[in-house]
Amino acid sequence: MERYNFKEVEKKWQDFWDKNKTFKSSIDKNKKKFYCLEMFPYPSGKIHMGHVRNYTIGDVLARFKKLQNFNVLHPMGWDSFGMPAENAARENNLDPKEWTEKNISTMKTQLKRLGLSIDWDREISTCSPSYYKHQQIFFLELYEKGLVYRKENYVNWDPVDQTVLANEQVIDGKGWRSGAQVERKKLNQWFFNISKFSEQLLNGLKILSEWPNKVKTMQTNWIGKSYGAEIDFKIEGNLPIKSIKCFTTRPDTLFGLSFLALSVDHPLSKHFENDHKYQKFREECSKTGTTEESIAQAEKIGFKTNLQALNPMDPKIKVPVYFANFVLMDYGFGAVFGCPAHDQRDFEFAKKYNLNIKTVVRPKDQNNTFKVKTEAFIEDGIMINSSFLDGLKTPGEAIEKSIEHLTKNKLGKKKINFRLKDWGISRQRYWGCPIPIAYDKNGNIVKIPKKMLPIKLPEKINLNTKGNPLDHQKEWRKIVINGEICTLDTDTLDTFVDSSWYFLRFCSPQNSEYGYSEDEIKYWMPVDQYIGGVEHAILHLLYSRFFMQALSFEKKNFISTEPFQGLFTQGMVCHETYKDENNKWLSPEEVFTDNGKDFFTIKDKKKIIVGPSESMSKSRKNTIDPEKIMNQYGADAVRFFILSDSPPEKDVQWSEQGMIAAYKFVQKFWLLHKKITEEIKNKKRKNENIDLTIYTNKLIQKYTFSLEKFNMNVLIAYLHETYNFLSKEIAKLDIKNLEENYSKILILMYPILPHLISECMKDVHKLDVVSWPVTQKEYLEEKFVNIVVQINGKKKSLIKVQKNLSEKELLENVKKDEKISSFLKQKSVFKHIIIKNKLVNLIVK
RNA sequence: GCCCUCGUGGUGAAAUUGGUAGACACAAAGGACUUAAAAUCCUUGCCCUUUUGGGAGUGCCAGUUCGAGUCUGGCCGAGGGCACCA
Repeated sequence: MERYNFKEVEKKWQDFWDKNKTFKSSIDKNKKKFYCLEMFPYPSGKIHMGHVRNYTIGDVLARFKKLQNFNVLHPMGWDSFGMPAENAARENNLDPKEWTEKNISTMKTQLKRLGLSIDWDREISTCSPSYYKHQQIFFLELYEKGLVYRKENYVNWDPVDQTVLANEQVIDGKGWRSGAQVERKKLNQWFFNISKFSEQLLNGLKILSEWPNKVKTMQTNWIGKSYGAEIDFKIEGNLPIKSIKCFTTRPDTLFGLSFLALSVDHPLSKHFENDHKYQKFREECSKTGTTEESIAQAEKIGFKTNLQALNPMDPKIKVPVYFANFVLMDYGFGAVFGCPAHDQRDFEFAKKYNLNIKTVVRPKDQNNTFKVKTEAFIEDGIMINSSFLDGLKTPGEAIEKSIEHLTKNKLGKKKINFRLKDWGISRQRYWGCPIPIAYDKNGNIVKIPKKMLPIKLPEKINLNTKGNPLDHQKEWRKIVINGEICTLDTDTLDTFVDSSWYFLRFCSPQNSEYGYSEDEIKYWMPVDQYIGGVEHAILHLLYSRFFMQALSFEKKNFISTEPFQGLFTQGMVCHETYKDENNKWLSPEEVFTDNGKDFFTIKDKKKIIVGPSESMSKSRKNTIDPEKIMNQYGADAVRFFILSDSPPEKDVQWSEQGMIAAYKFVQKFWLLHKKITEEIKNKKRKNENIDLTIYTNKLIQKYTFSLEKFNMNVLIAYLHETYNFLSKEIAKLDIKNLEENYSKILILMYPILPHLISECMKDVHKLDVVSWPVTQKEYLEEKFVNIVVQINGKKKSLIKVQKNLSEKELLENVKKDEKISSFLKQKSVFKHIIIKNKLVNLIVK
């Protein structure tokens, strides 16, 4: 029989979809829309298995929704600004633009080869001026709204490469490229005022019922809302300072105050800059603070000033003021009050500097003589030694009462503090969106007029310079604005800005006037289902949510300010790792095995070490090239396999065996299909096969249910099961109702195996409109049902009886059952539980 | 340290949400076909029993329930996130 030629068939249908623009989408108000979006890729060169998984999941959903008669928007684009292009260009003396465009073209071909139902007319690329023009307009709009500002901030500075490094580019305190010790440097940077929306970003999470809780929790923690008080501490000493503001979540413990601690970046530190000892202390502080581990293990150290702070609860009590290494300037007011008895960190500090430790909270089961000795008591308790707070429960009552007191006496007030910091968006890099700002000869900020946008990146420039290559583009930097010669800003925007609004651009990618069109946005937004890796749980997703807030600030542009109604985070694709005797990584292509246990190098048959399965990465060499696999087994088989082994939200283990099994399924299904179509051609068919109709209806029900729940691995199991069922049933010839049921089954399979099924459907389908099948209730259940018979809750037997029997009839049937009757000898049933058409539980003694 | 998630056969996993645990697949062992191999198909899978059967069993210990993989509490283990956050 004819073998299924996937190469020919897949090419044929891909060309067909292309030519007919099958997946082109436009507004149709008579239909419900469905915006299905997968995180767009960075064009690094070739697609990897992670892309295959991500885009297959999305494609199955998009095709399913289309069959359900939704108007589906399923676009694709390129997150094409970023450092890899610049680095690759620098190393190989190429142009980043050419490098990027070549990669895009390769990867686009590969994605088409996977058979994705993408509307390619909406393709966008963030490095194209027609995209970043609008980003520059947004930047200026946000600037006008006061949501963008410039300030001096500390950055990681690589003194060799003369550039700012992101936190993740600093490894063990050294620059990842140069290996130089990274310095802290103050630089003028642009910021988005994301913290202005802390409350909205936090509240927005509450309505996102279709987001994983994990992601919502991570964002909640990241935003970090805490309730407390700001307190003014009066200061005495030889400096012209009257008070210091502190933020605290525990104003109830004020009576336990024993010191004040300030950040070394606190404005007050300017009074100590000439103090030799202070300089030394500050140096000491800056030594720690690069790696996480050193921070955690760093000893709490302080520098005692000659200032004294008065306890607002009792001004007669005066405590010393320190600078301390554990206080951060960018949280709260860069100043904390220390209550050693009820904060472990304060406790350690007090022990080291011999400060007073006054207990003000006791455990509920202790009396008022309780004293903190070896560690701070931080649990809930009862207030003691605290004047008017004594006897109150804390936290709770005591915090409320203390804030009330502070407010009444104008010593402080209630304060809500957020951990979320403003988003620094300046990058000293070439391959990014230029910031549409210039400076006049006095250094004043000048906005670039909208007419002059986009400010395009200069092309084919020398990248082998120290620092930002744009700094060296003297001619490019010159710009005349309103007759005045100005100089362009040379920073480019963080590439996270590019991806913070691309989902809006997809709605109207050709609008040259503005980043999006309102009528299109109103129809398509929000994204109904967003699919991508969990690694973007915070940054990208939070920034996108911020962008929606910022764009609609004072303007109310959007029906919902939440961009992504549904979010799905898929797991990674993993593979075993291999190392040779020299501890060098080996790729799967360099090794072989005869028994699945012992692995050897192909080259010289040397035994190798098999490591744990880890996510595919070039550095571990455990990658499998999708293109190679597609050439070998076809796109449908790859799609089938990548969904088959694990639920999509979990990591999946790549297995050659599993891939082969998927390939075999495609092949054997084609053979079965040929048998079935032969049978369909037979006009004499006269036997109604009720089992087939029942099976099909049950399948439609559970298959749709699992698909909507994203349990795509289960769909694959159902397809195997269906194959097994059909190949048995087809042996019973002359099936009258074959065509009707088989065509429904084919539609179910189509989202996963679009090429194969398109080819099959042309042999079978006579319907004009192909749409997702619905169940016929009358066939959902058989006339007979299997009843589980339990004795004392344990399954003892299974009986087949007519559906909807009365309890009495059912019990009669149960007693007739041999197994059960033998159990019931010498025993008496004193109770029975009956679940209709399902179960009988006999309680016996 | 704090927060979150997850523990089911040799492996990846199902279980329609409290009602037949292990669907489906991979791997293994045995068998059929074949001169042989490949391919394909069938059987097996913990313990006791020759079989018919019976028993235990979803990380561990309790609890709720007629009935728990599923709910509650505690413990153990694995993974992930955050981390001097006042």
